[in-house]
This record gives sequence, C-alpha cells and structure tokens, in this order.
Amino acid sequence: MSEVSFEQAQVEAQQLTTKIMDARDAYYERDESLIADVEYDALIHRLEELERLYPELQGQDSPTLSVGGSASTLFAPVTHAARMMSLDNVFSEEQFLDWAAKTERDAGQKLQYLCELKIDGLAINLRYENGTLVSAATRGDGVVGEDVTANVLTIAGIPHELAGSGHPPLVEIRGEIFFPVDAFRKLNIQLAEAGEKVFANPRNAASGSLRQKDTTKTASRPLHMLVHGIGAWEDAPVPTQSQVYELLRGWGMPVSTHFRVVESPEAAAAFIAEMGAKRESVEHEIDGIVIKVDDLHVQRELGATSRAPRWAIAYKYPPEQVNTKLVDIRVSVGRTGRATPYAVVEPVHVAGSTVEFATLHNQDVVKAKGVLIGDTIVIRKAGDVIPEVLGPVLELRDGTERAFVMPTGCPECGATLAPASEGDIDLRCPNQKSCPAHVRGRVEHIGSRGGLDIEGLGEVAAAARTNHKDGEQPPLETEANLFSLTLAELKRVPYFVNADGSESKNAVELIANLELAKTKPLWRILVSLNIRHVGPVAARALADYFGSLDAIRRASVDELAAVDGVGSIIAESLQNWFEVDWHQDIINEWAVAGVQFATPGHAGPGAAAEIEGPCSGLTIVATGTLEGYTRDGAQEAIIAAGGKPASSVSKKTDYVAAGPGAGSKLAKAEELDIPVLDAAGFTRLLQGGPAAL
DNA sequence: CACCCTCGAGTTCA
DNA sequence: CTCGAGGGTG
Repeated sequence: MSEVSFEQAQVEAQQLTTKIMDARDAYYERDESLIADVEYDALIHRLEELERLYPELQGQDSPTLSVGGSASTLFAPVTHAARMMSLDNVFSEEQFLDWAAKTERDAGQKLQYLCELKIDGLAINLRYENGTLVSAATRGDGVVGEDVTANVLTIAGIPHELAGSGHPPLVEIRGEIFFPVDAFRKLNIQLAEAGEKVFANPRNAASGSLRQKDTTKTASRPLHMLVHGIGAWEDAPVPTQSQVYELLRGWGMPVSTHFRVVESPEAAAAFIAEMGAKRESVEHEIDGIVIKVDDLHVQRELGATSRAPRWAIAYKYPPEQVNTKLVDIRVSVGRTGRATPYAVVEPVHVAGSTVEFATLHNQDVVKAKGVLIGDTIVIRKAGDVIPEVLGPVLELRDGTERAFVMPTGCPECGATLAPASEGDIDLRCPNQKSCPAHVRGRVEHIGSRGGLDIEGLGEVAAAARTNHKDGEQPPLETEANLFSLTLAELKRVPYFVNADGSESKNAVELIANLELAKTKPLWRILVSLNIRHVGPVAARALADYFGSLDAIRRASVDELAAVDGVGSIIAESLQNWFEVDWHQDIINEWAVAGVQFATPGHAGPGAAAEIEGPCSGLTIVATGTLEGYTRDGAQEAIIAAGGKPASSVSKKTDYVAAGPGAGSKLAKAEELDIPVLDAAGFTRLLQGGPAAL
C-alpha cells in the first residue's frame, strides 16, 4: 500500500471515481447494473484506501463520502435545473501550469483567469425565479440534491428577494455555505460544556447546522454563504465571470472579496502561493484555490466532461489534518534521560511528507489526548513541520483498543524511572553515566551544530555502548575517551569499516575532525559538556566573561549569576555539575587529549570585551534562506558587527532579515511593524549600520 | 510579583 | 516549530 506513489495514487483514484460514478448513475438513474455489487464495493474500498494514504485526493464530492444511501429521508429531493458539476484537481504548480497550457491550446488564445478561494464548506444551489428565492438545495449527487430551503432562509446575508430590477425568469446561483472558524471553536466549547458531541471540523459543523429538522436551531448558528458561480441562466448579460460576480453583488448576493482576475497562468500561480501563505488568516477554512477562465464565451466553447467543466480547475493545498491508525505507543530516552512516549502510526502523507512517528511528550499528555493503542487518530503538522497527535476518532472505536501504560523501567538500561524532583510529571532514567540512551544523546549533542559541529559523530554516538561487534568493547564507554579515540577503536563500528576490512574514509576524516575540534572556541567546549541549562547562548556569555573553564569552576554562585543571562538556577547547575567525579574525569581526559579549555589572550574574569561595530546595540533576527549566508553564518556575522542575534521576533527586535522560506517570524515582523531586510539590505546593515540602509 | 522576552530541549523528515 | 521555564524588568 505505502509503495504507491502520490502520482500513481492520483491516477488510480481518478479512474476509480469515474468507474464508481458511472456505475452509480446507471443504477440510480437508469436502474441498471453495470457491475456486480461485490465489485462495486471493492472499488469503493480501494478508493478509501488511497484517500487514507493521500487525503488530499478526497474531494468534497468523492463517492466515498456519500456511499450507503446518503439520500436523507428528512429532506425532499430537488432536481437541479443545471447539473452541479464538480471540479478536477491539481496538486502542484507544475500540474496547474500544464492544465493552463492545454486549456489555452484548446481555446486557441491567451486567457485571463479568475482566481478565488475554494471554501471548505457545503455547496448550495439557490434557485431564484423573477428575483425571488424559491428553493435552496444541497449538491447531492450533482443531479438531485436535498431541499433545505426552510433552513437556508434563516441564514443572514442570503436575500429572499434580489435587489434591483431586471432579474431573469430563472437563475441558479451557486455558492458555499460555511461556518466561520472562530465561531466554530466557540460552538464546540459550548457543545462540550453541555456534554454534547462536538464537530470534527467547520465543514461538518456547517453541514450539521444546515440539516437540522428544527430551523430555529439553524437560525441560531452563524452560518455564512459566499457565491462562486451560476447554474442555469439563459443569456447572462455580461461577457465575463468576474462581471457576473459584480452583477450578483449588485443584486445583494454575498460575493467574496478575495477573488482576483489575472492576465496569465503565472500570475494565477502567484495568487496560489500568496494565499497559501495566509490561508490561516481568512475567516473560513480554505482547502484550495479555484481558477476559472474568466471569459464566459470561451467557457461555453470549452464545455465540460461528464463530471467537470474544462474551463475551471481546483488547486488543492496539502491538508493540515489527516487520519491514520495508532499502531503503538513506545518510549524513548533522550540525553537528559527523560522518558518520552511517542506514537507509532501507519505511515501517512501529510503536508508534503510521510509521517511515521509523533511525540506524545509524557504520560499526562497521552491521557489528556485520550488516545488508545489501535485507535484511528487525527494528525497534523504543527507549523507544517512537526507531526502532532490531535486526538482519537471516537466513532471508529471497536473495543479492541487498549490503553497505554507507562513502563516503570528504562527501555534501554532497565533502571527504574523516577521523577527528577517531587511533583515532576516527567520520568527520567537515573543512570546518567552508563545508560546507552544517555551516552548516545550526549555524544550526539557534542557533534551537533550548536556544539562542536563534528560530522560523522552521530554514527559513533549510535554505537556507543551498543551495536559493537561480538565480544569487543564499544568504541566509547562515555564521552570521556572521545578525544583519545583511535582508528582501531573506531573500526569496531561497522560503519567505519570497508568491505575489505580496512578503515573507511569517514573514519579517517572523523579522527581529523576531532583533532580540529580540540581548539574550537571555549563556548563550544562548554556546550559539549552537557551541563543542564547551558546552551549556546549561556555558554557564550560565560566564556566571554570568564575566559577559561578553570575560572568558571572556581567562581561562586553569586559571581556566576553576575553574568548577564545567567541566574541562580544556571549557576547552581554549573556548580553541581563540577562536583560529580565522572564529570571531572571527562575534563581531565579531554585535557590530556589536548582540548583547549581557555580562550587564548583572555585576561580573566570580567574582561569580556564588547564588540564595537556598525550594529552595536541592535537586535537582529535572521530567518529564511539569506543568500550568501548559512544559518549560523548569519548569526556570527551579526555578532561580528556588534549586534545581538535573537531567535524570536518581539517588540525589542530592531531589524528582521528575511530570505525566501521565511515563515511566522516574517509575519510577526509585519505585525509589529519592524523593518524587514532582504539579503542585500542585511549585508548593508552589517557593513554600515542603519545609516547605510 | 506579574509580566515579556529568550533560551533550552525535544522533535520529524528529506 | 512549540513548549515550558529561566531571567530580567517595571
């Protein structure tokens, strides 16, 4: 299943949908069976499978959503005057441009496009006769929908009588009914407090609210509608879709303010990218962008396939939430010994990548989320990067699920897990010196970019105390002998051995990198000692002030806390660290191996020199990819120019340097009205200060 | 003592 | 990126 690529799945889903639709049309409309029931079920099942793997394939009108007799007995059937078509989908800019190229070829001319937001709501068909609303119906299967006129009449903003005059004898106006995101959250809080079932998403809330038997209930919900097209209409009096919208606006219909007419496919692609970046800020949920050929005459020429018009396409954004199965909850132990439960899920495609794992933080979070092993769960990507478990889909429980039980022992060394202090939720493995998880985590940290930045150390870390060849010692007992590692010891790790038994190139390089690391700046060495609360920033402050590890060790708590950015907690953490004997072994062995524990030329405590430069006194945040700088390079450059690099944007930030790929920080900068620079502006600022801008 | 700003730590995937 | 918590400031 998971070996199906997205492209394959897309093609297959398209074919399945057509087959299913054809069979269904034949069955319901002409009362004949094209295929056997079992075969029909198999098609549906396969389509469901594909949609679970790639949820973005599932359109609002997917047959999987209406299988099993969706035709409600509550609402009378209504036959639409003109069929409610669905839209074909594209999932990338490339696919969109291909579609546009083909469309312009078919039309024999360059085209203008109307771009609008694809609202994730409920499609509705409003039938006006001589300016009066006579019926409102859901899409249904596109031919016959449900009559929800009484409910729709309660929705504010939908005119019962069209404004102005000169209305046609019959016009069908199509739009989307939706539940504003803010109101949706409030509704769910109310429902939860009243002990009622909450809605999974705004679309379900809209659907549930609209299809109430009791119309006063519908009236109490803040439903909205926005127009996105027309159905039956003899001789529309204007030549373009956008002008139709203007006309409808004049008649009092709610038309979105977010549409734009553009001159080229490239401009439409730009609109897609632009709206994708701010889709969170719109009042309703958006699952994509609809691009239509603006010219109505060309629309008629292009016509439609059996399902969808050829003159419009839906670009679908990757979904932010998907369902998958919670296969297991396991526990990992990190460098601080914290035992962290994490979810193992059936691999699923979310926001551009396949997710297999998601952290659950601690046992309280597992409880709070209410997930059981075996549940179908909802996953999203927080900030489009880190997978997050939102919660279980309770309707899909079948009783075979089981609760997660936090283990009492460390999964790596078996030591009894315990809270570090009274009342602490987190459980930790106490075996700091020799638990493989601890050692592995610490060695990884030493090699990390914020530490000594040593490539290839991750492999050693993984092999520390584990994975060594039978009967031999692992290359590392603890990090104490890291800098005295020999090639022979390294070769105990298969990764560093060639097929012929000789040491690999990586092994030689690693030894050389370790040699170089011994004379790296003091703050990096400090970070590598893995002292609680001492990260790159605190380490830099300490190193600048004291100049040597010896000076730091001899300092009192008060002297340590005198350093800007260091308080009593960090000071005590430092002193406690130095007292542990195997920590002293690390320092001693590293020193013997040649590690530099002092900044050459530093005059001793308090002698830290403020760098004077063009950017003295300025706080600067760098984000995104700045041309000519690496991520760390930008930080160093700011410091070298006398400025202060910060990791988050606040009122105190003076400048934000943003390159392509900048995300929330750029948005925050705009919100706070902080000057934003591109790479060139950033360089000018660093060289000449604010005056150079 | 209540805030706001940062840092540190844990995290996932290509 | 997000969270919780340390540190500094009014």
